[in-house]
Amino acid sequence: MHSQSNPNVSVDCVVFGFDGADLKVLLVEREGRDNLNIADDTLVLPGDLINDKEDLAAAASRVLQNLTGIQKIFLEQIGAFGSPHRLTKQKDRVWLEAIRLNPEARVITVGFFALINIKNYKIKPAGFAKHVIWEDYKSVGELGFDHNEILEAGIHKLRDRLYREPVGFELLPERFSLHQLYTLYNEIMGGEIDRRNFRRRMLKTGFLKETDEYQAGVPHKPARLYEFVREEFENISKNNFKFY
Amino acid sequence: MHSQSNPNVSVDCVVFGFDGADLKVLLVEREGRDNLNIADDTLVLPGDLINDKEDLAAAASRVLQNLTGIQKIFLEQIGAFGSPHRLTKQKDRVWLEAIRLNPEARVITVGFFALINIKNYKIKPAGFAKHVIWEDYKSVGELGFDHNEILEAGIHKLRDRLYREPVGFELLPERFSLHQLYTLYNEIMGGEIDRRNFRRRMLKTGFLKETDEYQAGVPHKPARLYEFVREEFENISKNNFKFY
DNA sequence: AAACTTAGTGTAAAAATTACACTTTGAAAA
DNA sequence: TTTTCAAAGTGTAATTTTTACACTAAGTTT
Repeated sequence: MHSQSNPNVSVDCVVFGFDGADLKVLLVEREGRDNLNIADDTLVLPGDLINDKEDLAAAASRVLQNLTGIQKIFLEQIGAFGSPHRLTKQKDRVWLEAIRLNPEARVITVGFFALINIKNYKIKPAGFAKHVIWEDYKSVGELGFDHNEILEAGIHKLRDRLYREPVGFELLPERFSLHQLYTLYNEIMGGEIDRRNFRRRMLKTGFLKETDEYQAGVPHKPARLYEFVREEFENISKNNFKFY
Repeated sequence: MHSQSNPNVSVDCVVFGFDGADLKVLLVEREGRDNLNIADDTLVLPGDLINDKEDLAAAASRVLQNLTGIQKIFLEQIGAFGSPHRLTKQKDRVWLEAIRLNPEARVITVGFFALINIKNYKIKPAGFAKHVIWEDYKSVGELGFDHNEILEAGIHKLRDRLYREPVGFELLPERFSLHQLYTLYNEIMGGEIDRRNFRRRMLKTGFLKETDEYQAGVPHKPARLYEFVREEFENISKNNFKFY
């Protein structure tokens, strides 16, 4: 299993999901995942050593496919994390010694972030996935290794991207209401976006196509659903375009 | 020399400099640097394998100190570059086999970018430095390895930062004219910034302190010199401040 | 029929951005 | 010493963008 893996380089994935209300992060229960015979209730980001002939993004992709069964998802690099002390917490040492061929090896990790529409892609209970949970971003506690640092860098990158690219659409169903889009943006930005201004700005971009479909089964006035017009975006975004 | 280096992880540095007119990049002549007994006229970014207990940024810092003698410089990570094919060009293979203990090793590299005021810090001719050149950014040709890709990522990161942080000041002398600042920004952005509007906006930020000093020895009206007020910036930039 | 919940809508004031051209000043050349 | 050259320095009006803000509409549940 580890036969062709490179002992010095790993990838870790910050997978954001959205359930319509809260921003979530995919975490793994280290003990269950690795069948440890030691007590370890630590949560970590999904990750693995890279294989020797494997591209970094491909490794991240593999990890996520093992977790979720999804092949093509939005993936972007956060950066490399290489403090010589990133694996020296006591609990992490115990885990390394239980699981790694070469527990002393210096490991630098490359972080990626991904966006998943929680409702579209049910996590398939295979491999890792038995021990996977969606944690509310705001409630994430202390993770193993340096994974809190990677997560922080991930949310920053996500906010950054949100200003320039319509990444938010990855987190929504194909057809969505402006309220859903608003909630998502507001949640990610952790802020107080004005609802009316948000609506106007989004509609003005021209990337939202209104459909004739409306919400159904909601106990209030049903909202019109919209679609994202990808081609339209790609035309305009060639030059210094600011999305939001 | 290579005794404690990690065979799988390197750093490479995109060092930008400014001479008052053009944006420059620091490149190394691979042949001269490494005393090869093979013909190799390839230019590369300065870089090296990391040492086993060395932080990534520290490794980049070490490389730059060897090159320039400068200790504390602005350094920021660009990201990790890890294509399995990044070292497979023929010329690069020859070099690897001449120089590396383990030329077959998979190497992922972490890019950093740095900013240097060319006139303040004369490159000291030590170590690498004998074979270092400042190349005009616009004239950079094909570099070794995947270094063109790293350079491109570096300029993007620099432009990105320029919008949010006063990184530009790192490239100028302590006291500078608004024309110098304008030229620098215009050069980095590769664009057509309006001179009068630029001046107004910069002055309005409050980070420029006018001094009583003027340019000397120029064959035209001498410009007033300004200083950057770092504390002022750090106070204001706490929240979502957009610098330019 | 009343109450509840979210959908959906407009405006006015303030701020920011853009486009644009002439005068000033000192050094160098004539 | 006068002229010329090169960059310094300066202001305004029009347009666009941003912000703050509150009520009516529509469908569901009670």
